[in-house]
Amino acid sequence: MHKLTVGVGFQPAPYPQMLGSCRTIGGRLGEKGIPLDSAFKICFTLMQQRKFSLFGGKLREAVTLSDVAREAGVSPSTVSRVINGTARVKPGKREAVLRAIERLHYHPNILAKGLAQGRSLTIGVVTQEISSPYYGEMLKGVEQALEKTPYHPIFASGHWRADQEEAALKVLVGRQVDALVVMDGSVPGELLLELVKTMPVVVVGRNIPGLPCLGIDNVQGALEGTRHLIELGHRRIAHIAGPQSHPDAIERLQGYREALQQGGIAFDPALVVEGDYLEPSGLMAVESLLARGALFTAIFAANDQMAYGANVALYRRGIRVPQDVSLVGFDDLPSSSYFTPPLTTVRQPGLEMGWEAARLVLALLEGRSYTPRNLSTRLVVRESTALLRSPGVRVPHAVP
Amino acid sequence: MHKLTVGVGFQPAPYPQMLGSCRTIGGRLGEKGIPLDSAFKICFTLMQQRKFSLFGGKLREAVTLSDVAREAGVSPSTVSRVINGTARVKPGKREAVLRAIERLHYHPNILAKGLAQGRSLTIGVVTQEISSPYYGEMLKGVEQALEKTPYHPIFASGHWRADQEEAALKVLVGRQVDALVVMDGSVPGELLLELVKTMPVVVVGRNIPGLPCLGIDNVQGALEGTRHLIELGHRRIAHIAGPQSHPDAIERLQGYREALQQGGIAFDPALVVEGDYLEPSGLMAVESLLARGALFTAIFAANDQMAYGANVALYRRGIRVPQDVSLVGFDDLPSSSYFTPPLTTVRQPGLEMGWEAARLVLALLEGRSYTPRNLSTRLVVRESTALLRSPGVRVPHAVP
DNA sequence: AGCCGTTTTGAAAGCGCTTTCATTTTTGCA
DNA sequence: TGCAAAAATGAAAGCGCTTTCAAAACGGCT
Repeated sequence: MHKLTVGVGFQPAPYPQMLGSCRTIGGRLGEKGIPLDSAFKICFTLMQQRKFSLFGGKLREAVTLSDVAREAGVSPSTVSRVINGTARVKPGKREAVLRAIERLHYHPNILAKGLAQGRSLTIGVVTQEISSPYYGEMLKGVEQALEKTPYHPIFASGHWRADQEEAALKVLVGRQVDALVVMDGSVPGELLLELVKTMPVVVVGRNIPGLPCLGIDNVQGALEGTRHLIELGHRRIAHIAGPQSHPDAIERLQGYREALQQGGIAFDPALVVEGDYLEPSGLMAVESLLARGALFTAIFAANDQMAYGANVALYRRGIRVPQDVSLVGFDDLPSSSYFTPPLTTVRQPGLEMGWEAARLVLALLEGRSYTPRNLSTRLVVRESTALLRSPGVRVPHAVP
Repeated sequence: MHKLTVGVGFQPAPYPQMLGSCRTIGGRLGEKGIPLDSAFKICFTLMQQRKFSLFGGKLREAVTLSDVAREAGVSPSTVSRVINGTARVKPGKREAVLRAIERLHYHPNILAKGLAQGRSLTIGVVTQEISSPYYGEMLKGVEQALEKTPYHPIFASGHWRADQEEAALKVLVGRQVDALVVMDGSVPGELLLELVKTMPVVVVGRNIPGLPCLGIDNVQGALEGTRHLIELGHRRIAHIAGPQSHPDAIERLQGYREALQQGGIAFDPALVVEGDYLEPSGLMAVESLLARGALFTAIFAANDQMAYGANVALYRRGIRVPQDVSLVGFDDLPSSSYFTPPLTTVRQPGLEMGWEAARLVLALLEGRSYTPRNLSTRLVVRESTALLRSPGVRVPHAVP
């Protein structure tokens, strides 16, 4: 075991700009005659571990708080105090510290800070699918709310499966998040109740007794959406339901039924098809309705994505929306107002929900209390719904 | 300054379940007669700092690696070795350690690990807008690729503005990410070249000499999209361009022009309108084309979202797609196949791009080399394009 | 039994920052 | 001018983990 000096001067593929900026560094190696590429590996590993960084063209050690302290001629404690404003520091020294920070391009190591303070300044967010436009809006809300705070969100997806959701939670907790925001999902409430003993947990879109929950009234929303159709004269209204394993889907179905009841319309199970909240299932739902000869003049879908799918199915058959069949969605995704025809839908304020959830979490973290704004659904009437043309007349589409 | 004992037994708003699980703990306080709520705050703060956690109904210290070591009757080093598999450990002790971990419900503190190892096991991803369906796909790809690895992505958005993008980069670097994936954007290349001296950086959707880039051929894609229209007999093809500050938008415009040239069609600047990649701008673009009496039988939009907007504008005017005007987009967002009419578009493999970017980053982190799969665009012909009905005839829509 | 080369282990020194506690300096006032 | 109180500072002990280095245990020989 000797201390050897490794000269690095070659150029590995993806790092052409490294050429010329590496210089001879000391490394501990097991033997002489190290092949060049392993020498590079050592160099690279050191860099990665932040033992060194290439800066201004030459290799130097990463700058730490003590470096700043030395440079400014004060103790590390003082530097810490200046940075965090946790105690008064004489203006003179403060200036010196700030100048040193500037000069050395110092950036605090947030991991070290986290370790010392026992918190990570990170908030875990569990969504079902990060690429879904619905969660996209919520995440954007979270991101915005956290923007000016020292906290940063980190995401993990549950893919609408309780086990994966649980895994996502585990990952986030393992990453030492300071708090959790759980969006929808079907993970057992007990698990969350267990978690909340350790850190603040806010639930969005579900109601779990004992936890701060932020939800909309799905029953009411679905009721309004369906009522809108009834008011337009529709009586045979199909419902494309969400997966009945999800509470919100159940509630929306319930709202649909209540509206029917209020409108004096008998509930017909044959007009309800269960989907999975994704576009294809909306398409399939309409196909299956048509296939079994169901008669309807309007569709209320439990979310916009399924409404999109339904619309395609209708389009394929030459059934026009809204002239022949009216269509109502739920969510009001950003793209729904640019759908053709622009979709009438029950607006769910995704962005605001994300925002409020984040604000609430922040408040809990700081021990403040916070009453989130009321988040209610709102019917947005666009162009996918129309008065029933000839009330009482049978649906205008042929059954195959 | 006395050591006092604080009894906590009341119930602050959002934590009903805390009632009964708090018990008397020791805390250091400045004075006697502490009001109950500040007592709670202390308790809460301690919990947050993981000094304690409520577990099994009673307060206990958070379990650390040394606890496991003690429980298993070995040294911390050995526990570490068992957990990380970094060295051989006698089967007997290994078992003991594993049992102790099990028994104590031990979870390693990833922050401490990160600090000690000089890395965070975190990969920073800069997108333009987290809620955009296009980035959603890429993020999903990144998430998937990182799933079985110890790494986890963290996101920050640049909102299509160089300054915010730079801020996003700063945030991520400040969070000690081990590597960066930068998606599109317009942050100066030099900044990234500076960053790559510190950590691996992979760029998606842009080409910056000196950096590993993962991009598609925008020129070729746009060329194919436009050519498709030409092959259908269209000669007056409008283009809704992306923001010309973005390289990809420029390239797509170029592809459009090349296709025209190859088709022997003169380029008409009056048929090009610049948008901002969002739906409203697509709508505006068509409005403005119509307003100034431009004649066209087809539209090639630089992305799907603008195509959506264009489609609405056409729909409003009673101009039918594809009977009156053909429409081609770019991206192939998940929702485009459920658009009405299903959108013909140039597919950009968002998910794969995210995936490959993440794989590449992993390879760089591990010092391996990796050649990403070739990511090319592909024209997806759906139902928004059709043969020009009466070639040579003027556009079928009235100019207001 | 004694010796040597492996394997296994544990002690201890960090990683970069915070925070307590004691010490030094400054200030206000007699 | 001197003294007590207040303000400012620094030394040092962690935070929970890794990793080096040296010591201990082991196994196979002679």
